[in-house]
Parts: sequence; C-alpha cells; structure tokens
Amino acid sequence: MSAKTKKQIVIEAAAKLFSDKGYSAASMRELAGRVGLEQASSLYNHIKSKEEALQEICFENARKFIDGITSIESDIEHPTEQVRALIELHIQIATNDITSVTVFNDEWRHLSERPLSEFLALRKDYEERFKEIINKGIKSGVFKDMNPSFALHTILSALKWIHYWYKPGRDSDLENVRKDIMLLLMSGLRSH
Amino acid sequence: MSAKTKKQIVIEAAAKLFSDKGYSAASMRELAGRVGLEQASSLYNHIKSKEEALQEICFENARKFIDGITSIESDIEHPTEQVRALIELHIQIATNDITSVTVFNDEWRHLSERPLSEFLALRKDYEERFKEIINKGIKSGVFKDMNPSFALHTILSALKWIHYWYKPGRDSDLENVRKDIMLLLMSGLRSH
DNA sequence: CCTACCGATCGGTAGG
DNA sequence: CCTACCGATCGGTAGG
Repeated sequence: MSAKTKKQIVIEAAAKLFSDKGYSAASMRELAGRVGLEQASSLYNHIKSKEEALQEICFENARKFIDGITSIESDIEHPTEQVRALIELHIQIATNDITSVTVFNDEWRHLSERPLSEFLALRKDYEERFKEIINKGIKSGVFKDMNPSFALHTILSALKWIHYWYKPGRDSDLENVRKDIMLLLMSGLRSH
Repeated sequence: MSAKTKKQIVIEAAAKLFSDKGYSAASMRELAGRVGLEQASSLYNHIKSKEEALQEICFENARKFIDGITSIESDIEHPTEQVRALIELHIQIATNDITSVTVFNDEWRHLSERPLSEFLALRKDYEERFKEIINKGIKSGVFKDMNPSFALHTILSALKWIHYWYKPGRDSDLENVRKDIMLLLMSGLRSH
C-alpha cells in the first residue's frame, strides 16, 4: 500500500543488524550508518530506544504465528493437514519476513522484564496449541505414539535452519526444501 | 583424574555465562563474581582475554564432534546405524557437556577473524562427512530420495533443542527423549 | 588476588 | 537531522 515509513525502515534494518551481530553487539551507531544517518542520535526521532526496536520485531512476529495457527485451527480439520500447514507457515514466515530471524534467534531474551514475560506468554500459547494438534493426531492413531512435547520441540527446532539458509537468490531451491522437510518430518510423525 | 584447574573452572563458568547472556552481553565483572573473585582483573591470571575463553570452548567442542564422527566412520558400517550413532553423539554431548551450548548456540560467531575461519573449517569438515553418510544411505536405497544437504540441516537443527531443555534433574526423561527423537528422525529418513 | 586506573565505546539527551 | 555532550560500563594493564 503506502510507502514504508522511516520508522519501518529503521526497524527492518535493526532486525537485520540484530541478526548479524546479536542484539548486544549491535550498536546504534552502526544502525544509523545502515539507514543513511550520520549520527546515532538522529535515530531517536524515529524510535524511542534500542529496546523499542527489539520489542516491535518480537511482537510483530509473534502475532504472525498466533494468527497463522488460529486460521489453521478453524479452517483445517485433520491433524495431519494441520501440522502440514504449520510447517508451511514456518517456512513462509522464515523466507518472506526479514525481521523474523530475530524472533527465531535468541534475541528475544534481551527484552526487559515486562515485555519478556508477555513475549514468553505468547510463545507458550502458540506451543501449547501446536502441541494439542500433535496430541490429537497421536490419540487418533494417525501419528506415532510419542511424547507430544518432544515431538513439538524437535519439529520447531528442525524448522529453524531455513531462515539461516534462505537468501532471496535461493527461491529456485525453496520448493525442493519445502518438499524434503515435509517428507522428513511428516513421515517421521505419521504412523503409517 | 586430577582436580580441575582454576582455568578450567573459569572457562566452564564462562561457557555458562555466554550461554545465559550471550557473549557480548556477558561481562568479565560478572564472570569474576561467578567464580568467587571480587575483581575482574583477577581473571587475567587464568585466561589471557575474554576471547581466549570463547576460543577454548568452541575448539574443545568442535574436537569432540570430529573425534566422534571419526570413530563412527571406522567402527560402524551401515549408514542407518551410522546416523543413529551420530544422533546419539549429539544427544550425549548436549547433555554431558555444560560448555557445549556455546558452540550449539551462535556464540562462535563472536570469534575474531582467524579463529573464526578455523572454526568454520572444522564445522564444514564435520558437516561434509555427516552429509556423505546420508548420501551413501540415499544411494543404496535405505534412505528416502531427498537432497542430502537439506536432510543434514534438518537433522542437525532438530537436535539443537536438547541442550536448551536439558537440566541435570531431567535425567529420568532423557531415555524417553532419546527414543522419540530417534523414532521421529530415523523413520523420517528411512525409506521403508 | 587486589588496588587503582585507563582509553574506548556504549545508549541516550538537550538544544537548535 | 546534526552538534555537542554525558554518565555508565566495558575489556584490559601496571604494579605489588
């Protein structure tokens, strides 16, 4: 729609910088340089603080995952197809959203107390709902009999490498990645 | 064997601290406090610099993985059993070695240029050998036909959650974790 | 192992 | 958006 605001530009550059260097090693002076500002102090016309940038990144992406799983719960019926759609959701966010790395990474741990506990609550909510889908599949016999929490962690962790690997030029490989990850994880999960 | 040297104590505490806060956010003053020293300057009687601690942690663990895969290549014959042993190796290192987190994590990226390129060369070597085992399995038909590099990344990434989850009190769950991870990943990989 | 200290860099503010 | 600046904290050294 409308052009990106300077604030959005700053926040996307911050996400890239946090991902490159880690939140603590990323300096506001380097961030300024990356968005074409000579002085770090100029950044404060667009964002309140370094942590505000981190918060926006973390919560914007948390919302994407929550929205995604909400649609999947209501639009899709069978656990097998629901898990398939969740894997698609992770791949899609990792490859479409340059800011998502920061959430996938451990940078969220640098949030201060209040936003940190809110972020962890959102993550917990997402994980519980994902786990419940796995659990339904196990109970109905379409998934192997395993601890749903262990299966959840293994799948979520397995999906993390994509955003490290993905660069815009790799779109041609993306369809193959999707197919092989799906094959490996879904046949790992399914009982037949 | 012999008691831990103070240097070893410092390095293990550094590994824990780097894992808790990230390398950049970890201060030498806090590290001093954790090993019972009042002054950060006292640390420099045991280690040369903050980065020396990081180097020791990264290279010691890289060596464990290289040694592990070397044994597996020579002692075990079939790709299926080799991959099974490699998964065991990762679980064992993640749960036995408190310093290993720093390598699993992204903290190695804070190494300076020379040690960083050496570390990446070791990691590359390990990954190539792991991939070759997967490739043999695919060629001989015991594994599904998939891109061996994608399968490698997915498996390595899937194994990373264990060390975040593992705490000494959780030994009772460890056998179940091992079983379920093995079930999910090996049946994801195998063609029959 | 501590005391004393240093230059560098950090996130951020005041004011225009 | 820049100039000028600040207090805090950093990793590390000298010397005993």
